[in-house]
Amino acid sequence: MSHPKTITVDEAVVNCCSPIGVGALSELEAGDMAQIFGALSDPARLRMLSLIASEDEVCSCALEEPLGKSQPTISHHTRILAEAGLITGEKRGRWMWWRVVPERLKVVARILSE
Amino acid sequence: MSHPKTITVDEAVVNCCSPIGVGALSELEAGDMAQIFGALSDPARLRMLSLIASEDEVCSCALEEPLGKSQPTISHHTRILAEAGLITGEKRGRWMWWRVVPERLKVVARILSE
DNA sequence: TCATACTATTGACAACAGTCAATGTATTCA
DNA sequence: TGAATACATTGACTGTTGTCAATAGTATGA
Repeated sequence: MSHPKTITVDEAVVNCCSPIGVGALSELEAGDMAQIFGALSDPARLRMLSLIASEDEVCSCALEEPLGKSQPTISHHTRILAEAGLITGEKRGRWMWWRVVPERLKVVARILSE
Repeated sequence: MSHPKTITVDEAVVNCCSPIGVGALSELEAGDMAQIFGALSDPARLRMLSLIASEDEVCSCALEEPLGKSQPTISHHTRILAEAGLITGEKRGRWMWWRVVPERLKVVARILSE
């Protein structure tokens, strides 16, 4: 989960989500948060995320076998994690390389730890 | 989200869930985590949780109106949050009183912040 | 005991999500 | 240019989920 390269993180990725224990959530904010947690609510995606987080960078092609899912399914899941801002991908040559966005994980952790 | 009363928390609630960035998750662990995140993946439940977390204790009857959902739907959602270990309920008289389980929220936060 | 009030359960339905085979797109290399 | 490779998209199918009306359960108070 270390991060040698400096990558720019979209502001919206970090400027998000007030903690849960301080006043009622707006419907809008609740919807945004629900999208993030929804991305984390599938076992395959959680294992995928943990695989990516354990390396510095992981190729899509390296996920198929350990997860035991078809290529389209892998593609589907990476997309959902990416749309939630939890991972980010870069295409280099034929390969798609994924890495986690630690800032985003911290945002989510902060939601819950007050 | 403060907690005047001492409540005993089931061990399994706290002894759970290794961080995401350290080695691949087992299928079993991924399933457990997915259940928790699944409970957090609905806007109504997130607003519900934030309402409960903002008070010390909240009656089921006090959730219907702010969430704009029917009584059976409220009951459905409290059950899912409770099964995920995120809230705990106590029946007193005719009323069901809910409070958050801060230890559980911290567990989830720890999954992501390592 | 009867009526009232709060919650849980059941059943039904529409919307959504996970999965894969088939196909399309883009990149590399001969 | 053509073949091979990695990934994305589409379409179809199945299973799950959010929702509520209707009903059942349980506690209170007259």
